[in-house]
Amino acid sequence: MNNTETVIHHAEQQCIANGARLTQKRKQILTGLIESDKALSAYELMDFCKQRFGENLPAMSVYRILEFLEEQRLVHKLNLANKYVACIHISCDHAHAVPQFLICRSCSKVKEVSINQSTISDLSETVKNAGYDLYSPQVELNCLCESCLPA
Amino acid sequence: MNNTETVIHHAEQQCIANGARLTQKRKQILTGLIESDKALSAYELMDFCKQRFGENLPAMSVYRILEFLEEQRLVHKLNLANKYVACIHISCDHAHAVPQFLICRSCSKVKEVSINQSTISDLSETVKNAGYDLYSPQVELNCLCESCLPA
DNA sequence: TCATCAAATGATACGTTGTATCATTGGTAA
DNA sequence: TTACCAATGATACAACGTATCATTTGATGA
Repeated sequence: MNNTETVIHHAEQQCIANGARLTQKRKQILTGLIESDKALSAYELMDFCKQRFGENLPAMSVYRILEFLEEQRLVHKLNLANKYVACIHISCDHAHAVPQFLICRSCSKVKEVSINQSTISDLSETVKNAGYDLYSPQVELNCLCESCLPA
Repeated sequence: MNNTETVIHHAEQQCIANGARLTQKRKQILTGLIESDKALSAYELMDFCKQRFGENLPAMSVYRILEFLEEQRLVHKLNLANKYVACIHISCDHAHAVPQFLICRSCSKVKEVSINQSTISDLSETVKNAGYDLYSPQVELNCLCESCLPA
C-alpha cells in the first residue's frame, strides 16, 4: 500500500467514524490534493480528475466535495490563494496544533507548519485589544519557497 | 478642510515627491477608500464612483488605479478578501510599522493595527526554519468585529 | 425483494472577478 | 506645433463561484 492509499484509508476511517461516506469522487479529489505538494484550485482539481481518472466533474460538484472534505477536516482552504491543500495530519492520531501555512507566492507550493502557541497568544491579544474577536487562528503567510528564491 | 481633503492633500504631496500624479480619478478611488471603514472590492469602488461622482470607470481602470495607489503606498490590498483599504498612515510623517489587518469576516470592516515586533520575529523564525522566505510580513486575520459578534 | 427516502451528483445557466488587447485622450516638453 | 509618454476607455474574454432544478445512488425498513 503506497502512501496515498494509506492516507486515503485513514481518511475513510475518519469519515466512517463521523457517520459520513468517502465516496469514489471524493477520494479522487482528495487524491489530487494528497499527491500535490502545492495548493490546487477547484478548477485545477477538475482537470486532475479528468486526466487521471477520465472523470468529468462539474465545477459545482468539485466545490461541494471540497466543502465536505473541509468539514471532515481532511483538507484546508487557503483563503490567501483561494486554493486547497490536504491536511498533513490525516494519518496522525494525536490532536493537531493550529495550522499555519507558508504559501509560495510564485509556485503555490505550500508547507503546513505548526504555529508557536505563544505567538498565537500574542496575536489574539492584539486582536482582543482592538475589540475584535479572532474567528480562525489560521495564519497564512506570503512566502517564497527554496526553489523560487532568487539566486 | 475636512478630514478626507486633508488626507487627499497629503497623498498628493506624497505622489509629487515620487514624481507621480494623483489624477482626478485616482483621487476619486482613494476618496472611496478613505471614507469607508470597511474594505472595498474593485467593483464596489466602481459603484461608488458612479454614485458619488457620476463617473463611469471601466473595471480595467479601477484595477490600474488601485495598482498605482498600492505602489504609492496609499492603499493596502487585503489578499484574504481581495479587497482594498486606505492606509491609515497617509497623513503621518513617521516611518510605519508592519501592517496587520483584522478583517471582519461578516461585514468586511477592517482595523489596521501594528503588529508586535517580537511576534513578527517569531513568525519569520518559523518560516526560516521551514526553508521558506517571508515575502511580505503583512498578516491578515480572520475576525469578527464588535458589531458582528454574536450577542 | 421492493418501495422509499435522503444523500450525492449532474446539468444548465448565470453572476462576479479579473485580465488581455488595442484604441483614444491628455498633458508636457522640445 | 509636434512628438511623446502617461493615463484612460472599450471590447472581449477567461477564470471563478453559485443558484436551481433534475437525476442517480445507496441505505433502510416493510
